This record gives sequence, structure tokens and C-alpha cells, in this order.
Amino acid sequence: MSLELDPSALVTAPLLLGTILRRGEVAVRITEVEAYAGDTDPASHAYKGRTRRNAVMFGPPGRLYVYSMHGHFCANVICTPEGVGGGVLIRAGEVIEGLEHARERRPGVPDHRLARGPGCLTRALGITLLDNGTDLLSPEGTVELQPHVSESTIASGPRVGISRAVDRPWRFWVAGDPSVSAYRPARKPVRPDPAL
DNA sequence: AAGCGGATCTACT
DNA sequence: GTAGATCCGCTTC
Repeated sequence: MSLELDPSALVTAPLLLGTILRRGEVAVRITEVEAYAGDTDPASHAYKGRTRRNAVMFGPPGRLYVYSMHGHFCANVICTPEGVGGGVLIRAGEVIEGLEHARERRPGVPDHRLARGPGCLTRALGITLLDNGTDLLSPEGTVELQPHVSESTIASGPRVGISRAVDRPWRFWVAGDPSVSAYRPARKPVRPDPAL
């Protein structure tokens, strides 16, 4: 079974549900993702073009884009061709290997919440900016993305915490899974979607 | 050189 | 359910 990354983030996002993200001893079964396109998506880091921070989004597909915000890290799988921005934010997952390590990194947190939320997931896995740009499809990389059984009970809805293009249902999750994070609207007033 | 605003999380009521 | 902490990248002066 091979892992196919479609050049469209919108297509790839649901395909990543059920796949395995591994860093060292800890592995997570992905249960929640969000698609971020490039110059057509005002909510995407790639919308305004390439900068130092988002450079990996414009690099070759199959790499991990890590950025920091609010004192946390968030991880994205890049699937767009070289020169084109876009990727899939990994929002949540179920820790299926290395539970001891994940619990150590998130003391006092119940197991189903160890990787619930993008910042929690990177913490449980130990992902930091040092992993930015690593090749997910190579054993040489610090983080690996591995194929697994596909999920059949997929739900979708609006993305979490953004203030632009809020109406696009580009968030996908495994229906009913306890590791899926709660929906949250942006706290700031939203801006209109130019595509509508 | 400085200010602003998030693809967030946790604690507390 | 809400408020505060928090910190770095990007825009603007």
C-alpha cells in the first residue's frame, strides 16, 4: 500500500485521515485535518506569497511544514508541487505507539486528549521547528508519514480559529472519534471571502 | 524599531 | 463558556 499525495490540498486532506504520523518512539493515527490552499485561500499562510517562514509550503511535496504561534507548534503535510503553496494542517490524532513518551510530554492529560488539537499533537510527538522541512516519505527524515487503512466515516465542516474564508468546509475528521478537537470560531471579527 | 494579530491552550467560573 | 497567557512573523513607521 503506497501513500499518494494529490497536488490539491483539498483532495489530500481527507486521504490523510487514518494514516500514521511517526516521530521517534511515538506514532499517531491521524483523526482530524484541515486543507489550506495557496493563492486562492485567504486563510492560508501561502496566500500572500513566499516568505522565510512559509518557504517549505512552496517546496517539493511530501515535506513537513512546521510553524510556531501562541507559543505552540503546528504541523502541515505539504502536497502541492514545487513553486505552489498549500498543505494540510494535522489537527489531531490518536496516540497508538509510544504512549509512555507522549504521557511524559503532556503530564496529567487523559490519553484521548494527548494529541487533540494541533499544538497538543506536535507536543505529544515532540515535533519542533527543528523538524521543519523534513522529508515525510523518507526513512532519513525525523518525522515519517506512513500509509494505513483508510477511514470510512469521514465528516467535514468549517475550519477552526480562522477569521478569513470561514465558510469553506475544509476541515475533515473521523466521525465520532474522541481524539477530534472541539470546533471553535475565530475570536476576532471575520473578513469576507473574496471567492464568494 | 515597534506594534499587531493570529491555523492555540489551559484554567477557571 | 470565557478570559488570559504567550511569542514570533509580518507590516508599518
